[in-house]
Amino acid sequence: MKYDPKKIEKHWQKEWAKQKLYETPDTAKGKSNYMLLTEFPYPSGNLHIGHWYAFALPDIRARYLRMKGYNVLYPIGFDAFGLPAENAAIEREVNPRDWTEDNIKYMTKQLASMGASFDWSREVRTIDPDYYRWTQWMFVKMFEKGLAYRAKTKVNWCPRDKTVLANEQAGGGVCDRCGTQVEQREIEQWMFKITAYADRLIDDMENLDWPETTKLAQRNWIGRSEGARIKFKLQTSSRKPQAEYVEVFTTRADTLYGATFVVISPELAQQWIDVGWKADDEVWSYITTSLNRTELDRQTEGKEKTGVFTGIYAINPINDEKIPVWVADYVLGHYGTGAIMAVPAHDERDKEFAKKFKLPISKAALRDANEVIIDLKKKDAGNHEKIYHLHDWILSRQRYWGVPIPMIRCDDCGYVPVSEDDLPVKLPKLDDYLPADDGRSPLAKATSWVKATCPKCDKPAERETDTMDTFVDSSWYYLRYTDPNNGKEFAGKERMRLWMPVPIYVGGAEHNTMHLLYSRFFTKALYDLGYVEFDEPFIGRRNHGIVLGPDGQKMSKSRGNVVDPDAEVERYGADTVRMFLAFMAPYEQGGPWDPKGISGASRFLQRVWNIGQGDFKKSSSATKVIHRAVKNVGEDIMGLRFNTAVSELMKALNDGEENMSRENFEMFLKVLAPMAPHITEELWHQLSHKDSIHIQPWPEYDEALLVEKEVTLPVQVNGKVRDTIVVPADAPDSEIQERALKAEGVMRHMSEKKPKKVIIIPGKMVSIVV
RNA sequence: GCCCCCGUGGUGGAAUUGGCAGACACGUAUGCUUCAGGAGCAUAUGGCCGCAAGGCUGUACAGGUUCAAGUCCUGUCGGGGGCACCA
Repeated sequence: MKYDPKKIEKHWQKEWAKQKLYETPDTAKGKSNYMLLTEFPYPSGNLHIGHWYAFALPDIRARYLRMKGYNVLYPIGFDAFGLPAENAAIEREVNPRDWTEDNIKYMTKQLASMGASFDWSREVRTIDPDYYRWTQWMFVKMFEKGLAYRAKTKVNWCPRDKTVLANEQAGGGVCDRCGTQVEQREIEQWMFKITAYADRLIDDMENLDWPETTKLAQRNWIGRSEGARIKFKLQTSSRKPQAEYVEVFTTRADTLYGATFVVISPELAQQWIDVGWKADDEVWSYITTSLNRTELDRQTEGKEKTGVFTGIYAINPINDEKIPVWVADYVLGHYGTGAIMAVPAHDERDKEFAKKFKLPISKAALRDANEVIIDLKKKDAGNHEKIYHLHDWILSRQRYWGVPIPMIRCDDCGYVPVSEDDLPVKLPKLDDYLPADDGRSPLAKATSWVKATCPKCDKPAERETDTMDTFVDSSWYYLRYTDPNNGKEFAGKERMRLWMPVPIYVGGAEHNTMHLLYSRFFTKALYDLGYVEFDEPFIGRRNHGIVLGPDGQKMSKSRGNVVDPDAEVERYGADTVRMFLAFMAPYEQGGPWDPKGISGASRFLQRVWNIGQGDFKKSSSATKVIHRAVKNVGEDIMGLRFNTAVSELMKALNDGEENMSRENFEMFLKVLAPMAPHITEELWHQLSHKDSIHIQPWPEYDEALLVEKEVTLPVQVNGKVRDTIVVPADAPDSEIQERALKAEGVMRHMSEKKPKKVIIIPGKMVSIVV
């Protein structure tokens, strides 16, 4: 028979589906339960080679674990709400729902072509009302606990997508969906109080098996600083604000003696004006212009500092020195107290400012920070404090394609949550779902939907028309996988006990700060509310790399370097594509797709097929190399070292091909099965087996076979290898030394000299110093 | 500016964590095979010297520690990433 991947792959995919081979029972079966999680795709419309990298490779590990006796859940779903879908739909003039659902259908078909062992019976879609009912329910629970609240804030507004963006989604001042420069707007928004969890989000990472880079990214993002809050008394003057003190935050309380002036942010100055400060015209105009500038302006307009003296003086509590108070926009309103003590001797920015405005730069006499804080405490002028870069999570979006926020606004009662029985608040079907420029969600146009009665007082009221950020949807989907059809709870506790927390979560490094942080926050909030029994969702995390185009650049249509997985499957078969993706680079690194390189994987599988078609040998000389493969391939798969796992298989084939017994070959097939599930299943059945190779136990290797009876030891003379000797593995040092000194290459280089020292590292090498 | 990671053949990458650098593969060369090949097989393949045996050299660069360094330490250069007027 000829190897025809197209035929056998389709055949087995159908057969596995028919047998429900990968449907995972919710029982404690086998060694233990194990959910291998990968980020669920967004239904963009076409399976990308990146999807293969993200799903087909972890599938190798899922299959391996199953063969090792674990009850493995490898779930899949679609993160189907969101701006990209909506934008694409608008572009094509179709309804986002139709566009999304069509894409899901198509991608589901494509996903099947990978031969991945997903349990499709647990598919989760965030756009399904049975799913987002619980997204809404969680919002309500968090609202009730004060973890979701409404506040007016300066927000990132994308003028193109016409919606608010979280800080995380407006990195560098551009919308991460469409690349447009964001503007600052003051809007009342729904927020999640993620800052209340800042300390736990940092401290609880300690015991997680996550990449250090990810932990670091989260730590940086949360940005905890420990320091002191210090009160400077404002000196009496006719124009002083109502405030008696200005409070500053510093991480350098030890430099307090060197403070030569205080700088407040324009935002704080504004507040002072609000409480009756009569600033003069120059100050007034500085504040107004600064506040009208966007955050982006303030940050990108070079390092040239601007500012103006307020006319007010403050008293340094440590030495009663009288120092001037300035306003300057290099001090940020939203960080710390919105005011700083300037120590030009120790801070570059303060020095720059002092130089420009000819303020004194005294040499600071340093004192122990703790002592300073103790002193301040005595005077009631300051204490120890921690602050964070992290902001609360703005979750409202003025867009159509998302989960409606389940709140009702009543003129008398304010915002009241929709009662639990009335969930889900279904997203109404709208013909006109285009975003509006007035900052109101398209849902505002669904007038009959908007009308509601207040759950508290029964008076006519209005629904909230904003929808939720998609990151809310994806912050708890892993919980739903454990119990996807539960109509009474988001997931039953028993079910979660079986599968949670997730032992390993594989995904892209781009989620280091957002998705992973949000999911941890959700889990912790649910834990505090008593709905889950663990406060970290993902014990292990691994990032995978990115497959680049053959030119080494990120794949993109405009560059024309996109590798189409369907075309590769058509030409080589899914098994070959899987093998090559596994082989081409370390998984956590990724790299360029080499169109020629894939032929290596193709040749390998062809050779495997050929052995299956021939006669087996009686010889057992391949046994040793196969056993070595069993050991090494298993270990490599566990460590996600797929590239070296493939090379182990290739080595085993190279060494054992000529002398393969039937027994050896079957063992080899089992070890290859997780990577190339179709060809191995076909060959397995050609060997007259009736059940699937994928439910066979992973072979045991014989440790004794792997121990070499003889070892080849390199012998160094003065640090250079001059010869090798072959000795029994258990030879005593004396024998090794004797043999080493007699080796031809060694004698030649010792030229009659006596050895000064002979170092023998058992099983490794011999080193002779002359 | 601060923090983190990485520099190994023509290419992707191995290297049991301090113990024979270049496994495995791509590519290339030569030969065989085939009507043909974007096919298959065999051999070779870091560089330099040599017919060969063998020798020298070699993991960005310069030092250092060690019997032994791709691996550890110091400095330099180059590349990538994160945070960024964050007090």
